[in-house]
Amino acid sequence: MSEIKKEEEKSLNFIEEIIEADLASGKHKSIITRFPPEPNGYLHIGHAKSICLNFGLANKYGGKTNLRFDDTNPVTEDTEYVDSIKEDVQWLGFEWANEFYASDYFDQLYTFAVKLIEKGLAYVDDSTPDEIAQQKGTPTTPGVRNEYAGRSVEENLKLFEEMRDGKYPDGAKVVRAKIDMTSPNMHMRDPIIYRIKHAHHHRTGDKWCVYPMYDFAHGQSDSIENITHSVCTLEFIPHRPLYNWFIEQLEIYPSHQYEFARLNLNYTVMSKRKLLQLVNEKHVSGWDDPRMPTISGLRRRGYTPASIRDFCDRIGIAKRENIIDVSLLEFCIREDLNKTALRRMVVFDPLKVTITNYPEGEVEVLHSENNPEDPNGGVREVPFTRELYIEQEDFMEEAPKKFFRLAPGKMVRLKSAYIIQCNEVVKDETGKVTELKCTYIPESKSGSDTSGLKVQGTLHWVSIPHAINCEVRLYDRLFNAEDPQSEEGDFKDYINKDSLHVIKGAYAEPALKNTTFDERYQFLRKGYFTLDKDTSAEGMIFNRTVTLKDAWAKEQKK
RNA sequence: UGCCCGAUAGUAUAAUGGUAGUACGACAGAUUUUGGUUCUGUUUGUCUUGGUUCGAAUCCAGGUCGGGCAACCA
Repeated sequence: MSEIKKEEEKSLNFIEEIIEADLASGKHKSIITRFPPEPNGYLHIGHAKSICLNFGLANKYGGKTNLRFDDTNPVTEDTEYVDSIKEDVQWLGFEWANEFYASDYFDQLYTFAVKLIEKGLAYVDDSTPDEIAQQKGTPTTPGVRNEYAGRSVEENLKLFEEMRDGKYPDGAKVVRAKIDMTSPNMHMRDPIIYRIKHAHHHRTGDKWCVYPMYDFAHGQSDSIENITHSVCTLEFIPHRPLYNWFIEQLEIYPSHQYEFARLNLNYTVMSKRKLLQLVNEKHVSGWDDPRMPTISGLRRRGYTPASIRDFCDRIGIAKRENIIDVSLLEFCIREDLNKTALRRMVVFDPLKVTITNYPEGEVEVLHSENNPEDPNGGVREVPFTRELYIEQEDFMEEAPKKFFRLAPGKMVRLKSAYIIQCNEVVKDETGKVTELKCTYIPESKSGSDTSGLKVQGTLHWVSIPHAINCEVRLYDRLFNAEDPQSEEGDFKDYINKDSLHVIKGAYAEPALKNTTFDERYQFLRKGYFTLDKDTSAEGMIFNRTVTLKDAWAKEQKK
């Protein structure tokens, strides 16, 4: 009940308003949307916004969503991308009603072009690309029509057929819609609708050597599928008159296009072209590098589908350009993982601690909760011994007042174990601290503490004889600039050289021995982690999904 | 200098002619066997100038600023 109320109270975005009005007026009985990626790259978080929007709309209003590959350009497209896109959409948690391809409609599209020619609304043009660009004019000066526009219907029909039959080389001829060379909208100045490409298509093979342009495929594909609300990004606004013109002239189902602002995230780039460059030039290890804003990168990093959906829900849908703060994405994943991740202890930068009053060779099995946020989460066993590792950074010889950790003479609690006191600092010749000699307070055992002592800090630790050596990979933002592409020079000049920090000598508590790829962990006081696919028999490798909020780091900056 | 979009706290996003609200962030405090979580509080906003109106973030006009448009890409 309260759930329904909450739903009602949440305000609608402008597309939902349009849909509700269309449903209320009877313009549509139900809705159909589509997600139309071009299979020429991997999906990124910006696509996730579009996916969540399109599928979310259909879910909310009881409609359906098609997955349609916009594969009209065989030279850049590949089945590798088709497969990755399908995997990513499914992983995000969405099911498409139909899997379609623009290439499914090539025959129909060809017929549409013929119809336009027959109506005297399209012609074959032999001009070179340069000439066409010349004649097109500029946004402030009108274009001019050339002599080819005067060809007869019969001649155009014959030429188009010959183009289709492979009589001409690439670029020799194009088909253009005859609209208005003086239109203030450049897209209406006799746009090219078909071009010759003797290229192998990932689905239709060598059947075609003429391929429709985006503008001549997208709207018609929407129409063929009876898409009621065709949602795309802002840069297609000037295409809308053309979208409508084709539908009107072809007298087919009137789909309508609506535009929203694409997602931008700060400290990253979000164009397939730039992401491809990062991959090709080896600035990252691949499309699924955990630093990439791709769906596959986020997945490998440890982001959950729910957290990404939540993020897309929170950023909203509007028409103004925006740059979302990554801190919101991080908030979403922390919120999800805090409730579900298993707590474990891992020391990244070990400092040996010897408990001088603890018997040599003794092993005490302690228990620690798997997740304090989950009352049913249970506990795990943690062995305690005389020799332990703690974090180097958790000890300071000369500690400031606000340092709540270990220092000579000071006491801290070891999580789920005992309170210890530091009695002696052991150093090597260079003065580096190599070991701490401490004593433990036997009455301070976690869960049955009768010591009456109050300490300010609690540290994570591992028993040296039980510690598992592992590798952890810490990630930071890929770029130093908030908006790398708007900065002076090349966006790659702003790559963060320290975006990857590998620690090979980390030590994990033994409960981590049974780690699986689906499990998410919180390494206490360190952040959220998940197993990386590079893990092998040689050892476990963990990716840091996101840090914990760190009030101490903030304090230090002051 | 043509056409098209847009402008509400630091960042996003509501308010659909009637009290400018929410989230994230930031800051302060409480709780805490994670300097996590949780809780409480604080801070900051309608681009501008006119007009319509009892009343304007909202409607109208002018301006300013930002973005997009001249691929045989999508």
